[in-house]
Amino acid sequence: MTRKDIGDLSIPSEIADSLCACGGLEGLVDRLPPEDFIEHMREWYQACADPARLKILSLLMVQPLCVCVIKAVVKMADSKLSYHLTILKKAGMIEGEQQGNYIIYHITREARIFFEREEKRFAR
Amino acid sequence: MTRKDIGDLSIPSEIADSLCACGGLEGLVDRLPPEDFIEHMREWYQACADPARLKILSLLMVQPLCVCVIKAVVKMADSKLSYHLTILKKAGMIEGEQQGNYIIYHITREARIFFEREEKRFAR
DNA sequence: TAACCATTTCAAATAAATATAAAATACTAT
DNA sequence: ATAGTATTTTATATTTATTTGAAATGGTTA
Repeated sequence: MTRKDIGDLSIPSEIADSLCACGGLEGLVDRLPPEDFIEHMREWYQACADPARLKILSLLMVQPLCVCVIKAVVKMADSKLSYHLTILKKAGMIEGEQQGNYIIYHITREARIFFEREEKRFAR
Repeated sequence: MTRKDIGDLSIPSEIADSLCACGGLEGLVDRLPPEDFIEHMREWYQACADPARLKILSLLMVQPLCVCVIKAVVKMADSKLSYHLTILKKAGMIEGEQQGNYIIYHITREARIFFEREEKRFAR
């Protein structure tokens, strides 16, 4: 029989051995990122997890744009676009500045760095 | 009045000028990533956009683990865990191999590279 | 001030993701 | 075969995210 017990848990010895080497179950638990860390990541990826928002971001990678131009390109209702812009803003991926009647959005430094890498990664 | 018209669209001249420099509205449209590309990204980020899945991934960054060990650490019902594992598998972030009674999951190379970068990025 | 344009907000409807519990599958050992 | 353990699948309920259209806001121009 090829298993070991850790607490009341039976697991394959292959796993058990290396588990012990890194502190057992408790070692693993300790490695879990803290909740606020996890929540921060979750919000970021969630913001990326929508086709409309990915399109908006890819446009803002080119240059800052006002809402009406984004709208002309992605072709969606004002309120829908605004909803997605809000999500990207809350996630810290874009920022908007009012200029007269218009609001001009630009991608944040953090998001630009992220997507420069990601565009390469997915370009295969 | 500080705006230019592109088609039937009125936009701030600051935007309009640089827009023309990159091919106008059509230039922007052309830069939009193709749909399958977008869908691929969406699925990846969606897989990351859940606290349970982020925890599972962070455990698998340490070492390959069987389902029962993951379950012992993240403390969730079998079927729920299995649901999340399936999503990660479909997104190409983990793979599982049956070993006797157990299935041992490991993170894929692609996901490992991604999260090594991401852990650093969020660690601030 | 009034009229106007760009954008956002709100509430309600719809759609998608996740949770839950029961039943099914896959493998092992007896 | 039978029984046992680990894991997945399925159907349904619940929660969360997105869409929609109408109304509100902020700024501009007449």
